Amino acid sequence: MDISTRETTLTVGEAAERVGLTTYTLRWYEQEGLVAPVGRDSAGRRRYTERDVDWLFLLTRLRRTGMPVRDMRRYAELARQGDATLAARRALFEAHRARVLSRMAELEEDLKVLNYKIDNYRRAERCR
Amino acid sequence: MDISTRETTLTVGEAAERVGLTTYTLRWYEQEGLVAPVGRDSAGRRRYTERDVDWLFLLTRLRRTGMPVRDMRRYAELARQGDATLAARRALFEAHRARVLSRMAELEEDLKVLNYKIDNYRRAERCR
DNA sequence: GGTTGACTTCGCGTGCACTCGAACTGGAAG
DNA sequence: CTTCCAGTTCGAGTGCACGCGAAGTCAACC
Repeated sequence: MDISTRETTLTVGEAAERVGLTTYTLRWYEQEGLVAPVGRDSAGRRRYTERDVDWLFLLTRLRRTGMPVRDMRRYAELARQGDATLAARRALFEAHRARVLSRMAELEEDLKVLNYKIDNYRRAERCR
Repeated sequence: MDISTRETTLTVGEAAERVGLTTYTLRWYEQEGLVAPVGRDSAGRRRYTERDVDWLFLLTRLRRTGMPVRDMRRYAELARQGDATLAARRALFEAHRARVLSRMAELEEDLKVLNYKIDNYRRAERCR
């Protein structure tokens, strides 16, 4: 934006590698409104700032914890509306955290089943 | 099988409710080879034994921990081959357990990001 | 100044795991 | 006997999250 705040910007390819997504996905995220329109250079190519990359990184964490793209879009819309939506965004994160926590509890339970089965197989293998 | 071991069997609907899947899914699992062909009554309707239900329950745990249906099928095939595949089945479970554990570690990390963001929102809300 | 390679948009294709509609059947209740 | 419900098979449809091919553009390097 400002010439004084000019930072090192990344191309789609570079940004993709940094955040562990493909260039396809990065463009698609933008198209889907998960990412505000990314700045372009004189040739119309995307230039990702550090802030853009940070945002993308956050998105990958939300995605990885199972947040649907639909909800990520909702979150992005809130974020674009500025400070007035801070509480709403916090609520969104808290609700999501609750889901993640119960997902983790589920996994702990499932892990017990796996361990139980493995033990059983061990025993059964010995008794042949 | 044997008249003496006749147990209470369940219909698809009942079995579906017991394991938390739909009747559609139960039939589809059978068709996909995740479940050995289920016994039928005189009218050709499926009758699920306790063993069938136990197996389905295990499948739901595998599924919930992120095992692809493809791998579940592979596991089912091994199970149908009897005791000769005990070691292979254990190996399959151990590999899967490793994936689940790293998934859980991932979630722990992601949870930290969520907590961090929530804290930040709290602070930002106070400073308005 | 030509070649290379990474970018652009557009829209269709893919993989996974179900999900459902259609047409039919059979057993149980009133 | 009729009504009704839960079951049957078959194949087609859905939702999600991308993935990719085509056709074109542009900057950089030899």
